[in-house]
Amino acid sequence: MFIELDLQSEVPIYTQLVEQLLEGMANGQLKPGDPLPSVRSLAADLGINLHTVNKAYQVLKQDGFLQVHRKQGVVIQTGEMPGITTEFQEKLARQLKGMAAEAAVRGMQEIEFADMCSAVYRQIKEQGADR
Amino acid sequence: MFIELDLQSEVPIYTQLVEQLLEGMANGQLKPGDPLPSVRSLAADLGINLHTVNKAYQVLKQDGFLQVHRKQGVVIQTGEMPGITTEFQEKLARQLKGMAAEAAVRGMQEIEFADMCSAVYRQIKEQGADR
Amino acid sequence: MFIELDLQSEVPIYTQLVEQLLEGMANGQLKPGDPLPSVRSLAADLGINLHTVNKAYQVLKQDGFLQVHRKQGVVIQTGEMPGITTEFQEKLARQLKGMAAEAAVRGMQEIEFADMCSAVYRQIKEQGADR
Amino acid sequence: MFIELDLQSEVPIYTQLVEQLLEGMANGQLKPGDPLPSVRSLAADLGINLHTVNKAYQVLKQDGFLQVHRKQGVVIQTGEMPGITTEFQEKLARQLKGMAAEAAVRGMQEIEFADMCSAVYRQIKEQGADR
DNA sequence: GTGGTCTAGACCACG
DNA sequence: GTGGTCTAGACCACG
Repeated sequence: MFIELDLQSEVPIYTQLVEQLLEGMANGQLKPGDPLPSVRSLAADLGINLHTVNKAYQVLKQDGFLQVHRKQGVVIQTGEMPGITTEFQEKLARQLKGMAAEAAVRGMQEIEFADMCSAVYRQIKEQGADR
Repeated sequence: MFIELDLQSEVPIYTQLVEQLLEGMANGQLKPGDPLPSVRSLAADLGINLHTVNKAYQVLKQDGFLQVHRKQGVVIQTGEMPGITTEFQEKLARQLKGMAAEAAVRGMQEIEFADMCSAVYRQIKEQGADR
Repeated sequence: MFIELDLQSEVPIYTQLVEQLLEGMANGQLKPGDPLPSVRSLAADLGINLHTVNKAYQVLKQDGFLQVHRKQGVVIQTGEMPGITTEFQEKLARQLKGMAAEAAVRGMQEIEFADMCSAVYRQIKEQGADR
Repeated sequence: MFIELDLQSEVPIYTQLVEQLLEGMANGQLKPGDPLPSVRSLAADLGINLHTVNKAYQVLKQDGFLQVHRKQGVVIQTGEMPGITTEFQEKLARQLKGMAAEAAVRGMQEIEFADMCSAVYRQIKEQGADR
């Protein structure tokens, strides 16, 4: 699985990592039980700080996407994956709001906005189809 | 126009302000040429520092949503509003990506995701319909 | 003589006025002894504050481009026009510096920069030729 | 690299900083990828507030001359430097206009004006030649 | 340690 | 009165 970080981005590196791991889970490259590299090795591979990788793992573990096995190390959640909680929907709505507002002001119609959202979703799902 | 800030939020105050002003423009409560309160008075109203208001205004000015008129102070852009630039589309796609990925992993289907995006968009537009 | 002000510009209105009056003198639309409108009437014409017009006139008078006659009001300098003083050259060099630096960083060659300067100069002179 | 500020000047300190950093880039003292001092250390060195330094950096970042790297701090743009955009040409023409007008009124000929522009440009470039 | 954000307070040019 | 600039000081997320 490719992980690409933009060190110039204003998005924190650990957030970029979280998002890309979620994308991997979304498109099937990462399946329940799949092991993730150790904090140390991933940090070395990506050329970033240990703490940064650790923080990303912690965030994902906190939300229930990862679990830490004594022996196998960090693996993708084998039990029940987190579902569409109210909390998540609220977070989603909150984040979408700002984007929808700017889109609307810029003249993007509702259907265009929805299409773009669909397209982005589909793209993520399909990234893994050919691998 | 109501502006509601969450001072405890991890979202910077000036960003919240930017978003709410954009919502106002999206739903018609703020129209081209409409004057905005001075940084001082808005800051006083909201109970925040004038620099924070100023930063929000600067961001919106920078992107072309506001203009600073030497006689009328800060007003909503009277000329051409910023359109759907490539730059904007890229920013939108980038931001949607992380959200779409988490939504997918949590089991939200493409259509549900798109519907949610539509709903948020519509809600913003309709907020202003009855005023 | 046309005077066009940009109230959205970050350049102070009085400065814009000063510059346009200087352009008028440069291209011959305003000749030594020519009367300028009274502060009051010019302010009314341009829809700006009395103080603003007054400040522009003061600046030009201060530098010797205008003189104030008891009877005829404000007129273009009939005596010796200010020349190329060391002070002026220093001001010019100081202002050119920032522009030349940015031009150079953006890849504009010396000759292109000089050509652009020439072109602007010529354009000012020629504006008045056909009137 | 020497940075000299005139705290008495009517030119804002952050503008002076911007111009001198651009000069450094123009004459080769600052090359792509070169790190800049942190806002704190430069502010301390120059005896000014860190916000003032920050503003200068923000302006240069906004225009694409600097980038903020999450690991290496602020560095000179490593990608493509901003080119001679229409926007820049317009800004340049606008600023030159006022200076050319006054120069013309003071009796400076077109060629003298262009020579002066050339000289200033050359001087900036050559400042770095011997280092 | 670094940039980003926020506050409080001040002065000034402009109009 | 208004925005622009500047200072001093503080906290925080990030790495």
